[in-house]
Amino acid sequence: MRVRDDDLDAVTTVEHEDDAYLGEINDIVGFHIRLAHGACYRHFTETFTDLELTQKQVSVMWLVADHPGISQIDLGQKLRMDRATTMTIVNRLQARHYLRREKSPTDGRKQALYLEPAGEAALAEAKKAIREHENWVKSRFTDAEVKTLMELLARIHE
Amino acid sequence: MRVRDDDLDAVTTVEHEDDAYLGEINDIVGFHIRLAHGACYRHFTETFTDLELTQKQVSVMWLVADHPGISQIDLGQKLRMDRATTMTIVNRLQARHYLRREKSPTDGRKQALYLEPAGEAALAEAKKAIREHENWVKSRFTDAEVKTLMELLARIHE
DNA sequence: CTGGGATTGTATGCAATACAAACGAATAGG
DNA sequence: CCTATTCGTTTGTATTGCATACAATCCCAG
Repeated sequence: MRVRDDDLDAVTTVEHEDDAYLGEINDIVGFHIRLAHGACYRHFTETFTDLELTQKQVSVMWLVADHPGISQIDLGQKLRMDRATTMTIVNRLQARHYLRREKSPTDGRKQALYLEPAGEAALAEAKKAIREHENWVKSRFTDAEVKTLMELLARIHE
Repeated sequence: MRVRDDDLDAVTTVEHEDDAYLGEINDIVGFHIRLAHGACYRHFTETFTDLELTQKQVSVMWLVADHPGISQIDLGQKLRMDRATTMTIVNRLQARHYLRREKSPTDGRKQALYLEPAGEAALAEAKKAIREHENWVKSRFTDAEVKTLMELLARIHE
């Protein structure tokens, strides 16, 4: 939102700050969503290097903990992932003995997912790290702004 | 933010809407950023199937157009990508003759990037599609809300 | 002017995510 | 009972991201 005069001589060795002049692309909402997501993703990754968990993996464990016996398809719908993507994530978590699959007693096509003890422990650790990560995000906002931001974002993903 | 009673019997065949009860994870800001980004990304991809361009590719072409002769490192800094990632994207665009590399006259280490005619044409098409995509995003907000959202998001990515 | 350190581009490899297409097993509905 | 649909699975492909290593170039101290 600021005017700079280096439009035509960007080829020269002008020092750019981090938020240097970007051009009209700066007015695109999707552009800011992508950058914000990237910043969040990077900080999340740093916070979770010790736990070796990704956002998706934590989300899946969290949802399985809140919905024991959930099927992969329901999991995927809640997190907006297709079946194949859900598979690979569940596979990884199962390989690490963080959760297990059982045949659903009510529908033979479905798998019922449950956290294993190791998964419960990992999720507990993850929630601590999440709290830290959330504080990092929220540190730049008032409570009212956080509320506003979540409402606006929710409107995008329905 | 609504209470549902299927916490304990999610294993039964309960119909879930898209925004079905998620649990406490629903209060995590990062979670909503990720979902909103995913929704944006999917709509973007649909809008751009004909052009065969990704968000990153469009962003790179757009910035090169606004900053002719920009180096890869400056490009990467503006879009928060590391050198290797920037490389692969520039490689792909160069292979499609959308942009070209020239040695920078002022710094022998740098490449100066310029759009090729095919790239100008593709970018012009892309901007039309972006407009459509932006309308999709903005359709659920007032102008004031859009402004608020962008300001809040900008605070996250600095 | 020269040598060492920093920067830039390049190349390679690995991991995570995303989606499409296909298949088999199981279910649901007429 | 037959057919269409759903769910899980497998396979393949593409994009993105990061780490590492290397060569060329630049910059600065001495």
